[in-house]
Amino acid sequence: MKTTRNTTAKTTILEIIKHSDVALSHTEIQTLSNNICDRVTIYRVLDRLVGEDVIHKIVNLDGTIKYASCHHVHNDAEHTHNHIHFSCEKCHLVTCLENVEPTFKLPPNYQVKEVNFTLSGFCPNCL
Amino acid sequence: MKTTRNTTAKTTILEIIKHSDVALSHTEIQTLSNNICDRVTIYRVLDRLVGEDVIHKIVNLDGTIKYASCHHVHNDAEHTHNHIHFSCEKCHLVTCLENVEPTFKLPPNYQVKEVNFTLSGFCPNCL
DNA sequence: AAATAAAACGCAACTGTGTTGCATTAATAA
DNA sequence: TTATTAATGCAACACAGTTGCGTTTTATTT
Repeated sequence: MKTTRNTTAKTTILEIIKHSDVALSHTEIQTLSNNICDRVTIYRVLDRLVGEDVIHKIVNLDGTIKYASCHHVHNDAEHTHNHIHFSCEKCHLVTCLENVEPTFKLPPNYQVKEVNFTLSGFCPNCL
Repeated sequence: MKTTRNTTAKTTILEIIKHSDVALSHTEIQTLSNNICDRVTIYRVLDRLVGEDVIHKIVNLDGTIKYASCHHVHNDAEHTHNHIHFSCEKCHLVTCLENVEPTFKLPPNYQVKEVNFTLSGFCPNCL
C-alpha cells in the first residue's frame, strides 16, 4: 500500500494554511512560503493534504480554487464540508462560515457526495 | 450608451443553451454550434448573455464553468439564482434544481450579492 | 549505522481555458 | 442608403494545472 511521508514542504504548507484565517489559493501559498519548493510540488502537496482530509477545497465564484484547513469535530460519521464560504468582492478574502450550514430538500434519488456553497458580496469589514 | 445587438452567433448560442436541459460549458457550446464562430466570440457572447440576465453562470466543483438559461419568474424584485445545481460524477451532467432553494442564517453584516450552490454525487439516472 | 525501497521532489515541457489588441465586418439607427 | 459603432476573427498572450522522468529524501529494514 502507498504510505504518506512528512516532508518539509508538506509541513510548511500545512502550517501556512492552518495559521491563516482565510482560504488561500495555490499562488498565495506559493508567495507565503517564500518559494520554499517548486510550483508543482505545491500542487502535489495540496492534493495529498486534501486526500488526507486535513484541508478542504473551496471553489470560488470566479472558478478559482482555494484551500482551508479542516477544523471539524471528528465524530463518528464521515463528515462533509457543508458549511458556507463567503467571498468578499472588495477585499477578496474567502472565509469559512463554519457554523452556517444550509438546509435544503432534494428530490428523491439524488446521492450527494460533495458540497460547495459559496456566497459573494461584502463582508462585515468592507461594509 | 452602449446598446446590444442581435447577431447570428448570439442567437445560435442562446438557442443551444435554451434547448439544453443541462448546463453547458464553453467547449460544449462550441462543439454543439459546429464552430459557427470563433472561440473568442463564444466567450464574449456568453458574457453578454450573462450581463443581459438571460443565462446564468454555474461554477462546478472542479472549477469549470457552465451556463444555463434563466427561466425564472420575472417578478418585481431583482432576483438571485439561489437554486441548487447538481453535478453528476458519473454522467458529468450539471442540472439546475430550480425548485430547491436552500435556507441558511448568516451572521450579521454580510451583504450577499451572488450565490453558488453546487452538489456533486450521483443523479437519479446514474444511481 | 548502512543499505534499501519508494515516496516526494525539481525541472522542463505541455495542455487547456480564458484574455487582449487591433483591423475588419455587419447590425441598427438616421 | 449611409453612417456609427457593436460585434467578430485572428493572432498572440497569460495563467493555472498536469505529466514524464531522472534525482533526492524519507523511513523502514538489515
